[in-house]
Amino acid sequence: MERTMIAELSQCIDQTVKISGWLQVLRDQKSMQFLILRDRTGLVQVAHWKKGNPELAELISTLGTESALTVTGKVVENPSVKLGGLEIQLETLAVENAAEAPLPFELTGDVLPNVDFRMDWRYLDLRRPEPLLVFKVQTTLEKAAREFWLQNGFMEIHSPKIMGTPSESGAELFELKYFDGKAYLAQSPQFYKQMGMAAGFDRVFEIGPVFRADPSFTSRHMTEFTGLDFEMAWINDHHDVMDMIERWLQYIYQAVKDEHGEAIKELLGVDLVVPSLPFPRIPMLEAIQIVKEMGYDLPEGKTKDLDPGGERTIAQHVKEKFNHDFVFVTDWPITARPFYHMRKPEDPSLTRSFDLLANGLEICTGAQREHRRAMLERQALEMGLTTEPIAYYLDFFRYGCPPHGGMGMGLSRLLMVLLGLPNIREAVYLFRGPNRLNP
RNA sequence: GGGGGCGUGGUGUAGCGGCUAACAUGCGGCCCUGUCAAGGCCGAGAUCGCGGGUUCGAACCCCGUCGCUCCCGCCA
Repeated sequence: MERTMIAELSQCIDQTVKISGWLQVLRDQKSMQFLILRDRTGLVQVAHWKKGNPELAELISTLGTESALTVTGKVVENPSVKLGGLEIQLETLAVENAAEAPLPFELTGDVLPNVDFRMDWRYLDLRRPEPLLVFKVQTTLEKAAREFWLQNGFMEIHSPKIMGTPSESGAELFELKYFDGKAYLAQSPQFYKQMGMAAGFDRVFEIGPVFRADPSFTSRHMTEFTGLDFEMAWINDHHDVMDMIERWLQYIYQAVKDEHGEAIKELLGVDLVVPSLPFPRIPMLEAIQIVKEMGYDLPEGKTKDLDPGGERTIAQHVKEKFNHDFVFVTDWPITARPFYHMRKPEDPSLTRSFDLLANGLEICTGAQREHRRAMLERQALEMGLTTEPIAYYLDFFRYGCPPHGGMGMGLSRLLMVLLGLPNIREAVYLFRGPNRLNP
């Protein structure tokens, strides 16, 4: 017999079906047993008259919750059953894998253990409907992201994660042994995306792992995460990149809302709002003024960009003034940006760059890149870099590289914002941080 | 790297100088004509993170240490 998913049972009234899932609750009474079974699609009640099969009844009595079971039985309508008005009258039951009792924690309890404990037992934690929904949403999100990119002329690339030379600053790089020498884990596909521009691919994207050796202990940092990156050629300036991002995000939000809007509201209490276009864009200097006028004191030394408190303040301003959850903070000073961001021709102390804040959280950084080799080299030297380690990168710009720009976004940060999750650990399958390497 | 908060049965909490350390939930047993957040009764389960100190007396105060967590720095 084929397995039936629980969500489809209402179409199987009076049929005998096979259901596989986990025993969420067992109500073991004098004459009857009720088993609440859960699969990826929902819950169903299975009823068993003990008299009909005393041997089976005895077996059921020994079952621990969360045991993996396969049952067969007839689906019957029963209005008095609060769970969907139907139940399965048990015929056979196979214990595929009994669960030890007690469980490390109660999956359906009113209160949850702290995040760290749940990370130790992540596979049990993931059985709960909320985490399950997070990853259903992630799947839809990635599908929509790809769809949009493919519809808009982007090609998917997969760049190497093992690198021979530290790119960019090198400060947050994981070093590893590589045969007799050493190598580094990529902390961004940045240079390789840009190589795609030099290669004439026009538009590329990558969804892949990114490694940061940052000893950061916050609710929004990880040492390994999935980056959503794209790069596009023949642009006029960074506004072309922002135009693309906001259309792309709108498309993603719409897809997630269509597919999961109701479940998100029900389980997470979030009413997903598809963002309107265009997103507000505020130059950094203006943002600093606004934040000051709102009475927020930037910390000493923060005269050229915003700290997280400032970011939350500007987000609040945007929410009040434009009723928008997103804001691009643009035209960052060169001191706060890497050497490859293009400078503004009319003010070389500023860059053609932006960060995207979503509900005050930084989820994305982008810019037009400097594609003129001489200029790029000069900027690298100015920022105190030596050109030798980036020689390969600089070479990309020797034989006809078009003007281009792009962005990088953290997948889990986007999920956090989308679903209103308080901690990035809830938005990632398995968390990696300075003190977390297992499971 | 800097700072704050928290470590008490499996889990979540209460207790904050003088108790046999309390409650909820889970777990085990018994009872219950169909339960459905099931219910009722009984029971097991904690040397209060670890080490030192103060005190007649420490889960409680002090110091150290470890773990977790959040904020800042940095970033996605």
